[in-house]
Amino acid sequence: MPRTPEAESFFHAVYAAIQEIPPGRVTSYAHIAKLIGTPQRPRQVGVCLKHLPDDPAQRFNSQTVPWQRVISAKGMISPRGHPSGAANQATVLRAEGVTVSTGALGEYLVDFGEFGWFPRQLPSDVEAGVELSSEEED
DNA sequence: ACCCTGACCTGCA
DNA sequence: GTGCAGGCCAGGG
Repeated sequence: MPRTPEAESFFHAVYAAIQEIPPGRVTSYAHIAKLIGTPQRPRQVGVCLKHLPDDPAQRFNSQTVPWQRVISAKGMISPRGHPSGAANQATVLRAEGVTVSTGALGEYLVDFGEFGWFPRQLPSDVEAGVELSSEEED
């Protein structure tokens, strides 16, 4: 539970953005951060997910926010110090059609090329000179 | 291609 | 009031 109004609105924005990720797709912490206009704090996105309540009475909870669709920019499911958590996340993702492969060390990996959700070209990407791939253009 | 590092900002002890 | 640690990322060896 956020204690300051700023933190509260930040949490709200993060959860709302995550709710826009379509089923069967995944994106990164950094992308969520960019979407809500704070590209310099992907770590805080992780903090929000860590504090996502299970209580159904809360507006945002683990039932209404698809927390499983947020992974690291490397395409890896964050162990977050608790390996079984990643395993659980992999199971939930597979249940909605995402192919999750396992690395040699038991890491869980998702191919962004196939399941990544990057809906629009962000201002920061334009500034950095990033171009849309030809197959993404309408 | 890999590992290591600095930076980022908050939450918690 | 301070310090440390964290569900990360991008860049440099």
